[in-house]
Amino acid sequence: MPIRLFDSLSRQVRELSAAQPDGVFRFYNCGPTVYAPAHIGNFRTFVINDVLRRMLELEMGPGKVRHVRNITDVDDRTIGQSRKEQRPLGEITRMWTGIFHADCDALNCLRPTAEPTATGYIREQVSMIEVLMEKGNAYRAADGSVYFRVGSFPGYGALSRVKERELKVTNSAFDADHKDDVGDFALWKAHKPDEDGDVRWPGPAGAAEGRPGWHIECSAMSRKILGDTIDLHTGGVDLLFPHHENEIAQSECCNGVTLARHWYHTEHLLVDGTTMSKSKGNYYTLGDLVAKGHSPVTVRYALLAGHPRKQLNFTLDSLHAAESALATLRAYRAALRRLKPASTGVYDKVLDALRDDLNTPAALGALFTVVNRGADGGNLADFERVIFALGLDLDRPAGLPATPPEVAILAEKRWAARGARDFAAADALRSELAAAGWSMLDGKDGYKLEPIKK
RNA sequence: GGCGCGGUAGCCAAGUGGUAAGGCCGAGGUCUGCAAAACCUCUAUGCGUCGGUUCGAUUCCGACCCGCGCCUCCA
Repeated sequence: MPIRLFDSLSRQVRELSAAQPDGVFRFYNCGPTVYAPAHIGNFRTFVINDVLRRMLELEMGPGKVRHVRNITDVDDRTIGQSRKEQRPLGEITRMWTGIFHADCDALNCLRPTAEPTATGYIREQVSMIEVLMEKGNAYRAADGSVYFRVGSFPGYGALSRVKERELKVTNSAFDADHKDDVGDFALWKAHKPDEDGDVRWPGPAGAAEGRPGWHIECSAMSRKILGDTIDLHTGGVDLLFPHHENEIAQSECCNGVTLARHWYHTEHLLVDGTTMSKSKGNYYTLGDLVAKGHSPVTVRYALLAGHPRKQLNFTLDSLHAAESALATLRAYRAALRRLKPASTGVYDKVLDALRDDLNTPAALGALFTVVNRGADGGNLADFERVIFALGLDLDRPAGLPATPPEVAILAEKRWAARGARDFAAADALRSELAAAGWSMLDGKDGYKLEPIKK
């Protein structure tokens, strides 16, 4: 059964396939801008794309998937952050790239096969802009910037249906720039000393020194690493317009062929029913959630609990649900390990759900339907395969914070009291531990301490 | 204003023209000094409202109500 996925351009669910004779699937996923920690909404997209990557590998073989995810390391926000902190741009972006990687690893996302940076591909971007200028799709503005002339590309708007909408244009952006038409967008931005500091590169022939516009990096890197036509291009819904629309325009005008055979966009994560924003106090990073005592696997599970093409309302409560569900899966696996494998194919519906437009909630539902039948009908190898596809690392320690010494002392005292069958003292100590925010789980040969979740 | 998405049990969330997966919570039970864990059982005559099509609609069509997102550098 092939993998079927909704295609944002044709607006229907279509089979995924590799077009090139080498059978390699070429997959480009728009990555993060590295100027601050990514938030869990960003990670919804990366986690979903990771499940997709895993499914593709299971289906086509690990060597048959080329997965590119870029790092945007030069744009208004990265430069802004660098100036705010009075530190070199590269230092800022390197730091946040490192943190992004750590978060991805914690969430058990496989590393992409290539992770190009915008600053690493300036030459490719410049030469692409030069081609567009030669072909008449781009023009130099008065200040030395280069803009893409949207009117020169008849296909503009096919992805986002931008032609059918009336742009609610304030004209502020238009007035501030030097472009011929409001719809035109920057390919190259002339250097502005008061805003850009020392961030600048030699521009395309005939243009000023400066830096690339946002959209061109993906076009250039995708082309350089994967070729003129790729099999799949993905990102969050917010990238549909203008980012992906503009990428199509640039790439197709430059290369003369279709940019991507398939487009896929994940919907937004909402928190407490609305968009995340720092002012609303509902803005979470992975680190925020870990600090509240939740493990990254739990977060990953919660991010998989909703259909990727539907807005998912994330709440702290959903993490508690996820944690309980994961505990059941861990117990089930432990039971499977003690049993002889039974029939194979019992989890097929889980993978089928994932093949069917990446329906992660249906997959989880199908998983638990099997789990609820009991471990003695299960098959460990098959179960592990399904867990791999979902990327749920059931072994990963919960990342518990270190036990404070005073808590450890209380626990030791209680364990001793319990051993001496002084249950009154043991219960009193349990209360003290609870007051300190810790719960003590008695086992046969020892105990475990866990912070009580906030 | 334009474009798009959604409203399913206390919460989260799949799904189908033929009578509602699953998770959490809750209740009961087994086990256990207590607690927890684990395991077992139970929990929507109902799928925003009103019409229509149909033998039959939560699922198709229409209207309406409500919520959310995007509309130029936000995954």
